[in-house]
Amino acid sequence: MLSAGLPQGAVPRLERPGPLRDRVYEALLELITTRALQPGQHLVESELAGHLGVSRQPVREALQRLNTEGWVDLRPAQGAFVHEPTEEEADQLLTVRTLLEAEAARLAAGNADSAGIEVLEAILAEGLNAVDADDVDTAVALNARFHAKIMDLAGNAVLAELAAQVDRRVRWYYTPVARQRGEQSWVEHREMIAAIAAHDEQLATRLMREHTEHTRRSYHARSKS
Amino acid sequence: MLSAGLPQGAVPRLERPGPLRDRVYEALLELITTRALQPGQHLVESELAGHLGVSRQPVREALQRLNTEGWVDLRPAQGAFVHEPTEEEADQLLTVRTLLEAEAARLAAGNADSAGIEVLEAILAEGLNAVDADDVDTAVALNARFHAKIMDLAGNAVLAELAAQVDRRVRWYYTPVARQRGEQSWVEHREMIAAIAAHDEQLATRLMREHTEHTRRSYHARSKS
DNA sequence: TGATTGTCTTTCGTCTACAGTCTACGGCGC
DNA sequence: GCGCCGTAGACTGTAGACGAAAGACAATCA
Repeated sequence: MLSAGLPQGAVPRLERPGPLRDRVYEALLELITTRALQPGQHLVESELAGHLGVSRQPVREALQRLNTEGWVDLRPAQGAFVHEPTEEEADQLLTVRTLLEAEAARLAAGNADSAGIEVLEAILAEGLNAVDADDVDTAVALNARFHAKIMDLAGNAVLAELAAQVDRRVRWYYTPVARQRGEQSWVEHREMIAAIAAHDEQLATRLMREHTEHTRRSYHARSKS
Repeated sequence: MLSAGLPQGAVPRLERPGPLRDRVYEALLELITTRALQPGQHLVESELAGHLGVSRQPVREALQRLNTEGWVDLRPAQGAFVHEPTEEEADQLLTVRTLLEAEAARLAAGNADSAGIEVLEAILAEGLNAVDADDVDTAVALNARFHAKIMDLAGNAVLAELAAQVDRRVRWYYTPVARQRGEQSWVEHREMIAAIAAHDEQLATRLMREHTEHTRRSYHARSKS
């Protein structure tokens, strides 16, 4: 028996580079979300290819994918341009996010077991620590993990995939704004955990809806300044 | 002035072939949804390319897009395989569809003007005719148009795009089943128009939820036979 | 002076070719 | 006879090259 002769996870599955297109995709997504590539900017394939040290082909495939996910606009015979978010679109995205997250909360309240609750509480504790320490980046990351875990508990893969897409784009628009709404957010998270633990679907839905609506309002409040 | 010297719509904007990848995409989607390519089947790039009379490149890009939209699974270094739908996934898709459509109905009830209502009623009339004439294909197409119009009236482009994706996949799973649930569906549509015309958001939401839940149940009832 | 047209550059869209990897099959040893 | 290894085939992943369309700019003519 092979497994007996090896320590548990000693075989790291031989880190293979993986398809280039995926790495290019991730690299570009990183560049876009960090605003290194600004909205409206023209992305020249050969430039990107040269810059990343690959040929144009993987770049094209990555751009294709970014296009279908709404990150770039692919104008025929003209090239790729970083998508320019509008106020209206941001609002629509936040609306859809509210919808998806609220449903996830409802399903999670129906499905969650004690193990899941414990994970949520662990994230909550870390989140509160991060806020206390003014570690904004960690707090933001933990916020994402919190919502992702609720998605996980909801047990609907299709819903999770849609929400993940929407969420990343929301965060793109929203990140410059989110840095302020720290502590209040985690207080709301705490209530939500209680509702889920109590299997109170209605309450969990309502709390999540209010929670995401808060972020929506704070987005609008900010954008007017 | 140029426009004066030419009849109104005499310039058909020179129907350009459009990017090959898009046409390949549509061709493949057609082949998949019509079951000409069966779930699980291995799609060989060079074969498809030869069959469609293009090179591998556009085929690859089309497969990329189909992959991100969930139609094919792209296994690294192995190729593309038509996605195999599972019972669980179909159920999740139908759940999400219910969610999205219900929200659309709510928004439509808030936004709809008399022009929109008229369009809905026109589609309804055509739909009832098609059902009377046992023209199932037309009825199915009109059903799609009905839901699309409600999406349109909802005025949320993000929601519409997500729903369109989900809807096509739902229809893929569901089409073999849907051929029976003809008349009842249009009766429900009629009630929904009334609710939207009355700007009754709650009722419209509830009706749409029940409506899509009906199709979900009929899917399950069928799948057990 | 203004519009129009011709040319030129840039960039995309597509094709062909080559290298890497996975799968299947046949031979070899036990 | 059974299992392992090596080899061959097929397919994907990537690179490089060519043709074509779109936009910019300057020259020409009314």
